[in-house]
Parts: sequence; C-alpha cells; structure tokens
Amino acid sequence: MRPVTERRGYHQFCGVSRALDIVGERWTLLLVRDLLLGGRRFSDLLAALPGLTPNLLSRRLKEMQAHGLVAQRRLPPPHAATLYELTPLGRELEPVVFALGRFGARWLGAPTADDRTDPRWAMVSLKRRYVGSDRPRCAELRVDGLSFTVRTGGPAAELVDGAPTAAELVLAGPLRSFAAWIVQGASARALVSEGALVREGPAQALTDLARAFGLRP
DNA sequence: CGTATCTAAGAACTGTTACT
DNA sequence: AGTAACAGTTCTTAGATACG
Repeated sequence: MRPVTERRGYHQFCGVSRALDIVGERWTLLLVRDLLLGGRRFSDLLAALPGLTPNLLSRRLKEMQAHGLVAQRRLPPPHAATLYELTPLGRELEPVVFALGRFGARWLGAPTADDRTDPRWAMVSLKRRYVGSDRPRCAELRVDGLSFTVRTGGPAAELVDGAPTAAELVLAGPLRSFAAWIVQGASARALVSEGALVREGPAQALTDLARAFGLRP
C-alpha cells in the first residue's frame, strides 16, 4: 500500500490532518465503532454495514492493519475464522468515537424509515455515557436476543459482546426499549413495570447500573 | 459451503482549469 | 466570485477465484 503521504492526503504538518489521512476515509471510523465491543469476522462486518462492499471492506481493513489500528486473529476450529480486532492503538480511538457520538446526537432525532438500527450501536452509545461507580456490578444486557456483558465499578465501563458466565442482573428487551432508556431518558423502573424491559435480579443492581451510566433508574 | 479477496466496468464524486 | 467543462480518482456493482 502506498504511504499516506503519497496517496490523496491533506499534506499538512498537523496532527488533526494526519489523523484524518488515516481515519478520515469513508467507513473507517464506523469500522472502529463496530470493533469497540470486540473482534468481528469479515462477514459480520459486511452484514453490519450495508452499503459497504466486500472489496472496499477488504481495502479498509488492510489500511487499518497497515496503520496498526486493527489486527487479524485466527480462531481455532470448530469456529475457524479470521477475527479482526482493534489493537491498543486502535482502542485509542474510543474517546474520539464517543466524542463524535455526543456531537452527532443533537442531529439524531427519531429514526427515519431508511435508518438502520443495531443493538451494538446502542451499546456503544451506552458505554460512552459511563460516569463511574463505586459499586462493582456485572450485568447481562439482552437486546433483540443479542447478549452483552457490562461491568461497572472501574474507571471505565467494560462492555463487550457475549453473555457473562455469572451475572447478578439480566436486563432483556427489544432495542426500542433500550433506546427509550439510553437515548430518550425514560426510567428503567417504568420500562420494567410496563413490561418493555424484563429484569432478572435485584432492583438495586438495576438502580446502580443506571446511575453508573447517568441514566434514570 | 462459507469466508476472504480480487477483477473489470461503469457511475459518482472531486479537483483543476478556463472563462465570464 | 461563480460557473461550466473536463480529467482523474474513488466507489459500487456484479461476478469470479482461492482456500480450508
């Protein structure tokens, strides 16, 4: 691959323009967003990003690997597949993606007919809202049948793909109910009492979880 | 068969240049 | 400053290949 300085680029001696030379191409930051919750296969990324074609995904992943943002990992059988995951350098883009999410939220409005939604995007949105908590909690969020593990209590929330081995709280429901809680500011207790969300585990754990993300308990 | 990648053609976009 | 024509670049589409 030609180095950034040879390709179309801004050719400015400035960190911002250099960063944009690397992550400013179409799809690159969306791929970073989709990899924030854990490694994904080529076909998963393709399915998650309609409009992104295989050859362009292949090219973007190669560029991201060449810049050290993404690494390939081969999964052993029986699930033999190539997994693409963020490197520690790629993870440094997390606050950038969060900041863009906050910036873009003011133009989000309600989803239109041709807007795609994805539980993972809601989870990224949740993760960026973490305000901290002194009560360590481990919860499973089951959004549209997809499980995610949430751990709070540290300086940053851990939020990854897949169910935890032992969760003290399980919160399950459709994406629109989670969106009502996370994005539209609805109360978790109200959503549970009207059946929009199903809670398994102590009510206090849900209250702690909500507070850890600055959401209404 | 599923996954990952590649090729070729054409469409769409972007930048450059010349002109008013 | 704004616009039009052209050229170059990037992206999409459709189909194919390599590999385990």
